[in-house]
Amino acid sequence: MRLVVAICSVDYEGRLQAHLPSAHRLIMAKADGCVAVHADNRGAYKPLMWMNAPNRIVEEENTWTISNPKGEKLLITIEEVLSDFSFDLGDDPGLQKDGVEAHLQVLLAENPGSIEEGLSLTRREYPTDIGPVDMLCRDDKDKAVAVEIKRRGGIDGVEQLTRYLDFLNRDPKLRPVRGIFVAQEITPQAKTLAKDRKISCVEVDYEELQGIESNVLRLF
Amino acid sequence: MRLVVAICSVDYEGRLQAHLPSAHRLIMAKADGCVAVHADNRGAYKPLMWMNAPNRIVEEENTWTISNPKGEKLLITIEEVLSDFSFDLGDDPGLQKDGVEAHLQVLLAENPGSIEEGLSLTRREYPTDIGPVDMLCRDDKDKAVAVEIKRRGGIDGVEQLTRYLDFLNRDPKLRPVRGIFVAQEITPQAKTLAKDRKISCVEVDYEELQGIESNVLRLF
DNA sequence: GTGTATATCTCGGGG
DNA sequence: CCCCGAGGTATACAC
Repeated sequence: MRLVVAICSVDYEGRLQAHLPSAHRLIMAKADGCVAVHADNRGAYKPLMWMNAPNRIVEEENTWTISNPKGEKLLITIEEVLSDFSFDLGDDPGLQKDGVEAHLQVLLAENPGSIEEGLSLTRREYPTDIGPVDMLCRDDKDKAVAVEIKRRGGIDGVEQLTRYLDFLNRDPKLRPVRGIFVAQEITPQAKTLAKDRKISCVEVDYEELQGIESNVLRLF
Repeated sequence: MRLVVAICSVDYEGRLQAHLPSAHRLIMAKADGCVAVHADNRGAYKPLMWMNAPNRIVEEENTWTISNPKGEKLLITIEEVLSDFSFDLGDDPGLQKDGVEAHLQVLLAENPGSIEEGLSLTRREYPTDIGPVDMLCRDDKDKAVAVEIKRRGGIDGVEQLTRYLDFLNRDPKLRPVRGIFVAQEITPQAKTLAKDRKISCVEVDYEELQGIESNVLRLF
């Protein structure tokens, strides 16, 4: 990795056009070919401009020209270099995550009753022509129920479930299928849309589910 | 901004839980309080872990504890510091963009006729129960027309417009409302879906629109 | 490669 | 402050 602190102006031309007037900035060039220009005053990690790998980097006297196969181009014009520093970080082992949608799915699949009293799982990732629905279940009256799970439930999730229901309801062996939209939080607009489509909404607590899970395990 | 190259392990607990085993990494602490941990081998600008401002940063002998008001926490455990370097970038003037959806909207709002002969604007960002539609217009027969604008038109844009039309068509003062899907490019699938929903598709040329605009300005 | 769904999405605007 | 939509979204995964 190479870190250059410099007074520079930057121009990007590609999916849009953007320009950065001259100022003090940090240029980060990673070993993988990714280049990013950072300022100090955004409250976030995102750089002002960047070019992700793969890139071709041409460094001249006081300009860097970074281009990629898609025809995007980043031009850094350097007025003054204040610091230029390189080092080798080696390979990173990468990170382990817990608490993403996949985990929520596992917990709910093992405790379908926490979504609705009497619900039982038929199959996870039940396939339809347009993709798999997260869970297909039967309710206490043995009617089919499609469940879509999100960490945060928004309008797009309701659309997704609607599409699945469309297709599932064409299957005579399943029909009629109703939908339940499950998430840790659901936005008001998503609730409005779901109600309009006769889809129920259920908000679940991830930590509570983990608790149920560990209680179940403790019994064995 | 402060840049620390160190052998460290990192733990994040917040919206999810994540862990990074010990390795060489770059820690970037911005003046605004944003902290990011970067590796060298991702092909993108995104850090392995981060905490965006506002943060409280507590630095001890060999641990950094970063926490925010939402209860998220980042713990950096440092085994060895290889470099520690601070500097002041000052305030960044920020960047100028051109070619995003907002500009396309402005240009089209000022030239609704370029979407369809005889179209006139009623209101931009016309509100519905599930969000605002980009433009509400009247056509040459004084019928209501909802226009959704995208830079690149995909299936989701058609879905969005469909939702708006659903709700707009419940308003007796507007009904019947038809839809026009406008974008610089529209994917074949989106065109197919739009056709199925009786929504027209219009592809517009951004540069040409800018030309029309500057011609209009030149008349005054 | 294209299309689809996720993301600690990030970021900006409007109520 | 939250809610919502756009993004140079990026990224992983299925077909």
